[in-house]
Amino acid sequence: MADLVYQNIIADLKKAINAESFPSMKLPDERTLTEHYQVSRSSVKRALNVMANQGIIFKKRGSGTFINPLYLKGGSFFNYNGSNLGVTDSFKAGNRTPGIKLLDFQVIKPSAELQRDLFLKPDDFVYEIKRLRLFDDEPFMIETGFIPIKVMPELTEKIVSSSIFNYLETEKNQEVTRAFLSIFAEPSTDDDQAHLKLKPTEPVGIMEGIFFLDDGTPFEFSTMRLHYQYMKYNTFVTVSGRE
Amino acid sequence: MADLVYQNIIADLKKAINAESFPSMKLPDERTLTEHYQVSRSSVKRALNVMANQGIIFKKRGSGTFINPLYLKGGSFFNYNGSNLGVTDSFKAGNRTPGIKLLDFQVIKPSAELQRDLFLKPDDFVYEIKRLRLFDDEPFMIETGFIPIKVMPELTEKIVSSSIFNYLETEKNQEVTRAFLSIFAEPSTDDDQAHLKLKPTEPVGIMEGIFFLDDGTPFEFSTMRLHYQYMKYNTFVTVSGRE
DNA sequence: GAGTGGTCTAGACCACGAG
DNA sequence: TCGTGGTCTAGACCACTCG
Repeated sequence: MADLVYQNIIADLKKAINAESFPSMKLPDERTLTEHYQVSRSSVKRALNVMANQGIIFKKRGSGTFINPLYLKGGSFFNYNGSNLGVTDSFKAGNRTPGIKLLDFQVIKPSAELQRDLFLKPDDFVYEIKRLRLFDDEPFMIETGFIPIKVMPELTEKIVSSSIFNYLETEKNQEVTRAFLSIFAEPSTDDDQAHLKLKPTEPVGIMEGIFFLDDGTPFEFSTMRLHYQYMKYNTFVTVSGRE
Repeated sequence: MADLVYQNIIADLKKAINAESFPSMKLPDERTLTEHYQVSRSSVKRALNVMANQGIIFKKRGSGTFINPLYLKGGSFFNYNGSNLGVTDSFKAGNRTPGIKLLDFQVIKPSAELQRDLFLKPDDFVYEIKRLRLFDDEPFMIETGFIPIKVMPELTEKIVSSSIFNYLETEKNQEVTRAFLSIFAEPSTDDDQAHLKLKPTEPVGIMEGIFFLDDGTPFEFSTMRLHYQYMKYNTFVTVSGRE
């Protein structure tokens, strides 16, 4: 594990919370934690802020810091572990092994819309990559991605036939760490029904967005059309305005 | 606005970014900003952290801090302003005025699942509130909410016929600031089709989750079934592990 | 090596909640 | 009034990137 002070505090507090070491559902106050861990109060606050943003605890000025009862008890529909971006990571439902079937792979001239979204110059070209994603030979998602040639000139059919994000990490030491995502639903098209084995009354869930590299370069615009039973997006939301 | 140092820095930097005062897409380094605003570096870092979490900027150790080109240019599908929780707030599409039609309002014994989710004791009862939400007399959502009697003993049909969140804020000075949300889609039921004027092939988008008060009390479990054309959930995602 | 963001400290003072 | 979390400061040292 990392050797960062605030990360260690988080790990320790999580362990204590899971061990139900705080029967009153109240954590020690920040100054006591400062004393206990022999660190500065800033580090304690940093750790607590991260945990509050993850929904593990609630802080209440004047009263103290309290454990989210649902984190401890485990809500019915909830198993939120923070966010994952890679598809291969996100949908690890069960022991099923993920597969990829390449449907289309070509170079095209991007639409004006795509040029805006990927921050392209007028004469930049992009790859179009259409892939079917499977679990144990069962298709669950049609993914269409657009990647500028200039950010990945070496892309080949071989790379595209497995996880591009993995390739980035292992071969180029770059990571996709952020994304704008838009989530919605639509009736299934004939194409959806054929690939995902859907009835005409069954819809697709759609996750669409722009993925960024560490340095902020827009890396890919992707549209994911999912069999509706496979799309479940869990999140913890905080109203804006707060840090 | 608030008189907080870091909030002022955020406001000022946003203004400067929108005015395209940084043609290189690079912000001044933190020490320069510290000097310019005559504040501590911690405050500058705090402001920049918030903006990075909102997807406005990217920070790169050893290189500098850069503006997200899409924040400036405006992506095609994107108009992300942070998160909103209240339904009346979230769906302010256009100038259409929101309406509420009460479908059902009663007190019931919660299921075991609901007891877990709202952290209830075995003999606690809950309100069940089923409402149709409209824009200019056009229904777009069926909302079923469960609120423990003990957190809102004074609930009446009158309150329930308009925004409960507004009532909380104005009358009880409490705010719903956080929620666990789960987002998915399903084929529409006969009931959905009747209320939302959907064809049998058209689906509903579903947003379901637990809403919390400031102090961490689970306040409501709500299931929102939306006309699919009205559900569009925009978000900025960061991989977990980072602060 | 110079410049940049990341982590951490030690301490001051403020704002809110409860008794 | 007192205990709690919130904001802010001033400065040290580390880790990464790039010329």
